[in-house]
Amino acid sequence: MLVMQQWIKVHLRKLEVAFMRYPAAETAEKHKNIIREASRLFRERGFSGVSVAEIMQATGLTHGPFYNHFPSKEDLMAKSLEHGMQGTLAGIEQVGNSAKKTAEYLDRYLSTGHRDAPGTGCTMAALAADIRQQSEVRRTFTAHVKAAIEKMVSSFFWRSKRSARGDSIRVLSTTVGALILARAVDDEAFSKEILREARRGLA
Amino acid sequence: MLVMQQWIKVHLRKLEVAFMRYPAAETAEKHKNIIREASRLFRERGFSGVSVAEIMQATGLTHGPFYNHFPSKEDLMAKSLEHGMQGTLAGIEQVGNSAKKTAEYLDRYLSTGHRDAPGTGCTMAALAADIRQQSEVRRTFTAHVKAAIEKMVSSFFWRSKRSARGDSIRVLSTTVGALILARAVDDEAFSKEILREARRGLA
DNA sequence: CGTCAAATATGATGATCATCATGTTTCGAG
DNA sequence: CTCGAAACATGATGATCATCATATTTGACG
Repeated sequence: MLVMQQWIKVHLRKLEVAFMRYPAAETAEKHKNIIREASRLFRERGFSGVSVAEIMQATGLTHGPFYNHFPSKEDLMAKSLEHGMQGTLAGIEQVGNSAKKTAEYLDRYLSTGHRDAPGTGCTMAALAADIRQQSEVRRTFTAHVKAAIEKMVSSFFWRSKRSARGDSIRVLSTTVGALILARAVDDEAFSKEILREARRGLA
Repeated sequence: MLVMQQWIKVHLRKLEVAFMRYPAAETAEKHKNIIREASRLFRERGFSGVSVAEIMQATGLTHGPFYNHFPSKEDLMAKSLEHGMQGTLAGIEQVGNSAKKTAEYLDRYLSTGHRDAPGTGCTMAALAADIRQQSEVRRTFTAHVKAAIEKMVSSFFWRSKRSARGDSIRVLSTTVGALILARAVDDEAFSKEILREARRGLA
């Protein structure tokens, strides 16, 4: 019995902790940094606009160790989406049913500041159009859009509870669409007009 | 004087008609086909998702003559946007202030048919997020989004003329955002829900 | 304190791609 | 009917990129 326990213990350690002779804490930190930088760069320039080597360089490493951290670029894309959406979901949660905070959230979302900082902004607006084929990336994205809608339903201020889900979908569609258009457009006044008018149509 | 006129005539012919020893009509037709196929493929897979060679092959040519028709891929991107937007603008124009036709237009825009046929659908929804850097592409896109808004103001049915421009911007933001999200998402029921709820929020 | 697997760096490799080079075909103008 | 420039095809070229190969470094464990 003791022998059995010992055997299990050893093999679990192998599977879970996965022995890291470099300082485990620092390695985990680097791993997170890669995801963080990837998430920022992908949001700024799209999945195909950023190379693996560039992401690694942004975290202070060379391209070599990438495949010690992730099995493929696509896997990193999924993990980056995950990371970016965590921020968005946390932001929605903080609204906490307050009418004032809901209005402030929408003001911020449709601000020129958000428009000009896609790297730290909404992942859905930045990358929704980059999701094209069937893949882990698409599954991850879908799950998080659903989660965002559900969190909006429960955390935003809504006049009627009955229509909150439909309203959430409409607010998300409008804000994502307006932000994408405002970013695409080359005319500052027109871009601001899009943000302003979209904002005016919301609660 | 006669000499002068002759000189001008010859040079104008060089500049405008640009001498084509292959049948001029057929060459012009091929030129248009390249733009048509590019417009379709770009909308389906994004600018970076389609190669010049693939576009040429789709029109029944090899990659060679591409640079007899266009100076660069980026130039073709701009011309493709132009082409795609012509269709969108023509569609908006046909609405002609009728409430019924406005509703039908929105039904069609937010249909699963449109969602599943990006290659022949709205250029803004398909490519807005692909417009990133400063370029001819971005200028072209901006001009056509402005034109779309203006045509919506004058051709859609609006309750109040005073708010028509703001309403147009809101409708465009909502429909573009909903279509992008409905396309990105991996769950048919959820995707349909996005289209349905976005539609419900519009006139 | 020596061992060894994971982490790192440098440097391939093979694919894809935009663009260019070169030779061939076409047909209206002279 | 010949000539030549534009349109075409085939086939470089050089860049970029994801991924792999190899050798070196690291430090927790025995």
